[in-house]
Amino acid sequence: MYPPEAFDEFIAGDVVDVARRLLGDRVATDLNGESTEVMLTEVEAYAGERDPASHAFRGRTPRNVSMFGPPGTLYVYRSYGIHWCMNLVVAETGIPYAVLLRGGVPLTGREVMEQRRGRTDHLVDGPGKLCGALGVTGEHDGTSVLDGPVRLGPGRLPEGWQIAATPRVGISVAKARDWRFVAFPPGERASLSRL
DNA sequence: ACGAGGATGCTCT
DNA sequence: GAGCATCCTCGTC
Repeated sequence: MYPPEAFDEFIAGDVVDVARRLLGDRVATDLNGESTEVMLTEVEAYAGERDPASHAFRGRTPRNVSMFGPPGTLYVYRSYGIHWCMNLVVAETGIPYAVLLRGGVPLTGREVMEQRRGRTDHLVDGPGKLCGALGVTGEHDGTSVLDGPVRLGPGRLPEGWQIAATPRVGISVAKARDWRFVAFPPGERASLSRL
């Protein structure tokens, strides 16, 4: 887990750069005595009030208040009435810059993830799936990854892994910005469905 | 591998 | 009341 001062240093700079640097970092949960951890491999940057695709583009609303909290705060929202999606706030208090955590690879607690997801494949390759596997729900909205049940730790991508930048997924505005970042292992071509 | 369609509930206009 | 920062299943090829 990041110590607060190390996290402040980590998030210095533009939200887009911070998003890219999050690849390889670890997200871990401890819920009901069950531990899970993933390495992040897919993220998207959302630049708050200067980004038409951000939930905070039109300012503070009841839903997005946690995006205006201190860096390290989680913004968890319901997607399509069914799934949960989580964002990490990466700017100073009052600046709703956030990174949508979209996917990763399981590191520990795979069996727990399989049980939560009700299947043994495609456990964490999507924002709703990631929250499902890690057990993240609306209860965690507003909690901090620096001291909460959902934590963030530093990490590195394995040797040889590459990063692709692409447009963000599922949005209807600001489609031209390559603010989605995907990490993939050597030899594996980033397939069209991932791009 | 890929595409279509349905489920589902909350948020904001 | 429209529109989602999605996922799954089932149909094709």
